[in-house]
Amino acid sequence: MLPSSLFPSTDFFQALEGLEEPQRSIEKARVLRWLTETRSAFPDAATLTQQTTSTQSSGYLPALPSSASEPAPISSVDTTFEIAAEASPAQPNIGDLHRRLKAVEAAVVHPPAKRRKRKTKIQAGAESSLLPAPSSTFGINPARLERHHLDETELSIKRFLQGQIRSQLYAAMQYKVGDRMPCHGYGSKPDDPNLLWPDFSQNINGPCNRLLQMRATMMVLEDAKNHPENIPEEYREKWLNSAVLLELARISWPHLKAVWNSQRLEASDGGADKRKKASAGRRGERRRTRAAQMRKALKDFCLERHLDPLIVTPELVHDEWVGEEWSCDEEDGTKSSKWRESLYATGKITADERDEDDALFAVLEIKRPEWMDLEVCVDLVSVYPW
DNA sequence: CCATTACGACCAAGTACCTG
DNA sequence: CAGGTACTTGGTCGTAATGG
Repeated sequence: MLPSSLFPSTDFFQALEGLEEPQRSIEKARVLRWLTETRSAFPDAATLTQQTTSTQSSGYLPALPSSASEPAPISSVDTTFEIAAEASPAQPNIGDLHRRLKAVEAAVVHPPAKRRKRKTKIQAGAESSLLPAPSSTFGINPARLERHHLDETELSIKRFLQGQIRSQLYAAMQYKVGDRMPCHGYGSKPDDPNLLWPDFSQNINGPCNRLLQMRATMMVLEDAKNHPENIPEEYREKWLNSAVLLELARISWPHLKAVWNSQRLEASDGGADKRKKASAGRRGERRRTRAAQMRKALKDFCLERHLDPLIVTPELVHDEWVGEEWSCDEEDGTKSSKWRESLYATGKITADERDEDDALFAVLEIKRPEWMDLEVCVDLVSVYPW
């Protein structure tokens, strides 16, 4: 099995090995062209080996400013993204290309260090409260950092790039939200060399899957070259490189697979599971909405009575305490005439509604624990009259 | 150790409904 | 009917648990 985060181009060439011709040649040509045109993400071999032996991270290779590393033997090697963008579309420098390919080979010889062990929740929490801006994240692929290690700007950069990667993954397999998720071995793939399909029978590291991730990475880098203004200049070096983007592609991967899995499940169980989840989702959202409304109302309540809403609100309102609104029809997927009869008896619905045969109708029954009974609440209010 | 799964939370876009 | 609000839904992410 492949290690999780080899240097991306290494991954790419390994992925290529698993391919049939002519796809292999086509993709190889594509990446070679990319190597000659994109200079952002390929440190030279010296930096590479130095990094792989010293860093404890996931194989991410930060594009060090050339001033910070060794005096760059050849300045073009370490060029940053912006320089690449303004570089003249000169002929590809063969020597340069050769050197970068050597870096790729070096990465095979010196695979990156193992990933750091994940912290427990408690450790993470303690750390984040004690260390506001840990400088120790240097050298770690920013795509792998947890949220509290990123500031607002970087979070939005990550969101943006994640979206870009996602669209490129979708584009490469010609998938749209709502479509059937393609997969090798299911249906016949059109004979289009630009079309890449995932193979969910393999894991995230399967050759086709790697290839897809690499394609998305390249396309985003390509796009960034044409639209550098999308990322603030001071963040480009850190975020716009193949290691980060490939990691983002890997982060999106489980979702693709989830779409695939749920589509298959839906086909096999007739959508029962989907309905059940949808129902739970609706109840949850209803509950959150109710709770949010209560909080909103409490704000005014507190203002009128000179109470601190920051203290009072969390004490009085909790999503879990709101109770649930159920509709018998929608929650179990079957229409219950008994339930309708009882609703009719209480005057909640008309006789027509009771006998209505169409799918769902929107009468909800509020379920809540006994202590939430209105009379209990009224008593409480009389005991604690604010 | 790492990949995968499961699940809750959040968000944004879409839709339904209400009101002036 | 426009504009606003409530509600639904789908997509994504973070992370704990699970499994190989």
